[in-house]
Amino acid sequence: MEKVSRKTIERLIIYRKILNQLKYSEISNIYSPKLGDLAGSTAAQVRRDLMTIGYNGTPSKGYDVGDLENSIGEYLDNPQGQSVAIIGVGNLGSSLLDFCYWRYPNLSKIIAFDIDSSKVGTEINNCMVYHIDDMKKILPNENIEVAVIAVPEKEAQRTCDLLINHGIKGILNYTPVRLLVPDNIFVEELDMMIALERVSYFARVKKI
Amino acid sequence: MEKVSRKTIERLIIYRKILNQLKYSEISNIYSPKLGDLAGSTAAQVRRDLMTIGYNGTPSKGYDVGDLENSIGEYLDNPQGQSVAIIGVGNLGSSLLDFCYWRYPNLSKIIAFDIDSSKVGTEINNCMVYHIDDMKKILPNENIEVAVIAVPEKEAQRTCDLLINHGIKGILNYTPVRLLVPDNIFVEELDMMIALERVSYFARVKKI
DNA sequence: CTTTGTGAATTCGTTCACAGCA
DNA sequence: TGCTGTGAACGAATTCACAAAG
Repeated sequence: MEKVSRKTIERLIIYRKILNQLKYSEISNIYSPKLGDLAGSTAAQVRRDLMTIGYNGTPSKGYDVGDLENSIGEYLDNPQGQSVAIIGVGNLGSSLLDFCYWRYPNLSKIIAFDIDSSKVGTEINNCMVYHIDDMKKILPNENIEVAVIAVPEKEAQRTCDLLINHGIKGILNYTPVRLLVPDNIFVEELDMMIALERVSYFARVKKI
Repeated sequence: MEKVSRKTIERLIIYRKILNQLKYSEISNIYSPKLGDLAGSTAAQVRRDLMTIGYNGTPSKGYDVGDLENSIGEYLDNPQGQSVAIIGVGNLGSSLLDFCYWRYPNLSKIIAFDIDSSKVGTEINNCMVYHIDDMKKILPNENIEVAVIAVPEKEAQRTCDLLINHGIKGILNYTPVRLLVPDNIFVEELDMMIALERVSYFARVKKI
């Protein structure tokens, strides 16, 4: 991969989702000002982003919804698909599983893990729940390189270390713990209370 | 408020949390390289950020943990405190309530709303659960200007409109719906599946 | 006309590098 | 020494503005 900025990638993911929704609304083409608007961005930004992945529209028709969705997919997605492990099926893990009915083209398979024997062996929204001790076997078998940590705070770092031992390369961390990882591992921190503090500030100080 | 960038504010929130944890570890002072490290940032960035809020350390002692925590608080927090409403006590809303036992200095009071009569009237982690129809009374009464939307997708926009009618200024949106709001309202989108897609990409393409 | 694609200009954010200090 | 505070340099990201196209 060459020289596409992180910000651009993040926006492409959003564009794709919007295009996917537009497709189901039978909308076949869209102009940059409208797409920018829907994505919380600007027309110029949209055109710039699409330029970096080499996608071309036309002045008369703008961008073809389905075609652009596919092109972004080709750019972003692992052609082999990407399975994901969700560690911890408490409230948080369960709510994530609730969203999985949405068809996300890239996320081919989602597998859950927990230690609670009343959950292990059950199926939630088509996702099997396995015991954490089975990660060792299942993660490499299914070629899973992405995991969500939704375990209690105290288990966070230990779970993280375990995941990395079993070949995980990217982690979505919902616990309030800042994980220590080697720097070839990608971690996205999603501390819910920190997010609340952000909103609390910006709600008050409207000038961003 | 003058000229502090959004990025700086976001980092200050993280610094504060780290300082709070250090305080409980009986650590009384810290240098910028260490704080930068813990916050996933750099020494220069930390010094620059603290400069913008006018906080001063000393070359010999670095920054005083407790004092800096307080100064960041004075800068970020609403002196009147900030109450928060959580709309929807399903899996997602419940997991948020699970995190509330953490003492966050700014978030003085958290109130939950749902339509499920089996939940209304109960108390979860010290948060009362009210019926959504009571928002009209309670939101202005408690001076709540920040809300979390954790309702089913189909209710998201309607809930959002309702909140804005009742004086909400900032919204944390966990649903996959992109909310339409007037531009004096601050919205933070926290679509979990989008977050997963990001990690999925960056886990594979390590070069950020 | 209104749109795209894009070089150029601009704004924004980060890092450098060093004087001054304990 | 090893730190802080900060002007200056740098680099990244966004926006401008316009030629080309239907």
